[in-house]
Amino acid sequence: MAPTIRDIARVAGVSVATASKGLNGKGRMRPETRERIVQTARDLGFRPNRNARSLTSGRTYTVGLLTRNGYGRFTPALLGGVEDALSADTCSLLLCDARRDAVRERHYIDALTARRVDGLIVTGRETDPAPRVMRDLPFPVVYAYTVSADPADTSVTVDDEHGGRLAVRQLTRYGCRRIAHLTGPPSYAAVRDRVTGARAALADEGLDLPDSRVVYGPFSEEMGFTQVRRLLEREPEIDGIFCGNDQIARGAADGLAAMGRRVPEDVSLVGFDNWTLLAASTRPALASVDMNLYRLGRVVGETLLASIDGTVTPGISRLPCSIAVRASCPAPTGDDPVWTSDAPLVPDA
Amino acid sequence: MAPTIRDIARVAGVSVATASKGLNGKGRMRPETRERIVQTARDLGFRPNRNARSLTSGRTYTVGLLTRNGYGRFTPALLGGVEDALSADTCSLLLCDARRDAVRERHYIDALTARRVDGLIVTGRETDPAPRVMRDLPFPVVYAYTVSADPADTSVTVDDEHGGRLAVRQLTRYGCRRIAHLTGPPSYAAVRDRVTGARAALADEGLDLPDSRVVYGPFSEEMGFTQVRRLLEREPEIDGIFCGNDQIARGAADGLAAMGRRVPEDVSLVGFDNWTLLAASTRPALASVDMNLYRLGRVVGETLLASIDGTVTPGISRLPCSIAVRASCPAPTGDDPVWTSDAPLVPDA
DNA sequence: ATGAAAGCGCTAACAG
DNA sequence: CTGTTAGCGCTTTCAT
Repeated sequence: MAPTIRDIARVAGVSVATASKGLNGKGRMRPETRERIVQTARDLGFRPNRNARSLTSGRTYTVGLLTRNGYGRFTPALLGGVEDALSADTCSLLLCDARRDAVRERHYIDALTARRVDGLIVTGRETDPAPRVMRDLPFPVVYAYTVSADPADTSVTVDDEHGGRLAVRQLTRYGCRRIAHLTGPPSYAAVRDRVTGARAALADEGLDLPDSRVVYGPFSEEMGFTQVRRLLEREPEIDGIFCGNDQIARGAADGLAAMGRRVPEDVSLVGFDNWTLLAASTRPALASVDMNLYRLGRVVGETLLASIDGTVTPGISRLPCSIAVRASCPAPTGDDPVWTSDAPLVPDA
Repeated sequence: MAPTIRDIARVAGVSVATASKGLNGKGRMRPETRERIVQTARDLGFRPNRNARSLTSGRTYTVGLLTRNGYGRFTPALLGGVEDALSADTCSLLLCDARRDAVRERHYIDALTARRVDGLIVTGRETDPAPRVMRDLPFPVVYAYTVSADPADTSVTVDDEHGGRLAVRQLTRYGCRRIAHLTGPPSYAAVRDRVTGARAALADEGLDLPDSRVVYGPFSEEMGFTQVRRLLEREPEIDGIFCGNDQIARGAADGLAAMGRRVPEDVSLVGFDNWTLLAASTRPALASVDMNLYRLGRVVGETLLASIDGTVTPGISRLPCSIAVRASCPAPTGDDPVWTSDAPLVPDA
């Protein structure tokens, strides 16, 4: 049986109240008394029961992380950031995966409520506005990556438009003038936002992205491989392709190689996600936009802590991307730093 | 303020004791009384405080999941299985990432102890015996994927030897007789075990795997790409390659294509990990050994629950692998089921 | 069938 | 400086 504060008090020869104060550095007492208490606790291997403590304090120093549709490739980085932010306040993370099931989600919300979590982070694979998790929850909620359809909620996500801009800027900086875009299904907000960003960056240069040069399809290598060929047969003058994710980019790179086109000399390539495992192994290695998910996680954690302290910031905030420059679209001078942006980096999964 | 059981009692016009019994379906009382209590609780949106409850019950229905070196590609599937197993007992998961830091690990262990978790799962990226997390913890511990160096502990991991056997059996079944092995650093127990399994399966067929046909290197595409060429230049008669993971296999597939060798007609290929995103996108798609991590997670969860109930099973248990058959080494008849083994499947990250 | 009382481990207000 | 007392939300004897 684990020792309780009563055991400490008894062994140290003080009252429970004094033991409590002694252990928490509160109140005033003779240094030797405090020392004796602390020493006794150490001797007995005393670990104060946080659940008992939270009964009086009202705070559990626990936050829930509810993922709506499984742990994806994005989860680890995000999780790392969240954990680091929360550890500043020694909060622990309670994990739940709703698996696209409203009943299960409801069940988890109840469980987290019963555990009296101090706050909740809701995450999902898409940036599209999603139904709010529940109204009138007894703790603050922050949406991460996914955003709540209710503008009164707090959401932190990626600025996909900025990401699209960065990708195109890298291509034009290298000298591309006739740029195309191979990307995922337009049903995704992220896909549409990246297109918007790409067009904006091209407009800055007096260029454009006609519909004929935007190809939507599944987010897969297969798509990149087959569509790059069709695209170049149709418009052979294309000299740069912005791909909606690294899988498409990889497929495109392989497709171009199969067609005998050189990357980046004939056609330059920029991907999205900076999924190192894939991007760095592509021949040539893929330049790719990075969503800085670790930093997103940190910001989400900090935002939640602020909300718990009463400082709520409703609305959607969108964090900028950065770009990892690699051989598929190198920096023009050849000696630019690989990373633009000072966002903290963490290795891939 | 969230309603307490006292509020329920007052509104329902009963004592707290009766309210408690009524809500928990315990004791005997008039059905109408119970109904009134339950209804009141519903009306007030009452959520019993589990922390308070665990004060008396001694159980928190919470288990810790400590990962020693970050969330990797293997984490999501494992996590899913653990969560499913634990949900049978409505346990929640408290997440901690020690990041290869002993101090941080110690810190998390303390935090979990203070939270009075019912049990702990320790996981890591390697199957090599690792130092036990701490002695005399006040709750049971199960090691998942990683195994404890102390045989008195409970560890559940993958049977890499079996995986190696499966891979080779698939190659020989397709007709390969001169088999090579491109794999990761021999410092990994998993790498050595797979070699052992491969040799055993070959011996069954009266074949062997001379040292000259085993190439160790980093677990990367680059390694597969370059080493497959060197290997075939040295031993052109090789007709099947077992690769230590899917990245190596993918590199090898690309390398073979670059050399003008057909897969699987000239050289067949089997990978390891069955990382669908990579394996299914390779041209041709990669046959690959699957470690059934979701199932590993389930077994780990069930084992922990059993330990919490007092049924401990010390030692290392190794779960068999299965194999996903794809075009790089198809089934001989062409119409075999893609999956051997009835292990539950979950989609990739 | 119901309720009063004690107690889980800890903190805090107030006395002494 | 230290101890007594009350109470956090809930469960559990044990009376009534």
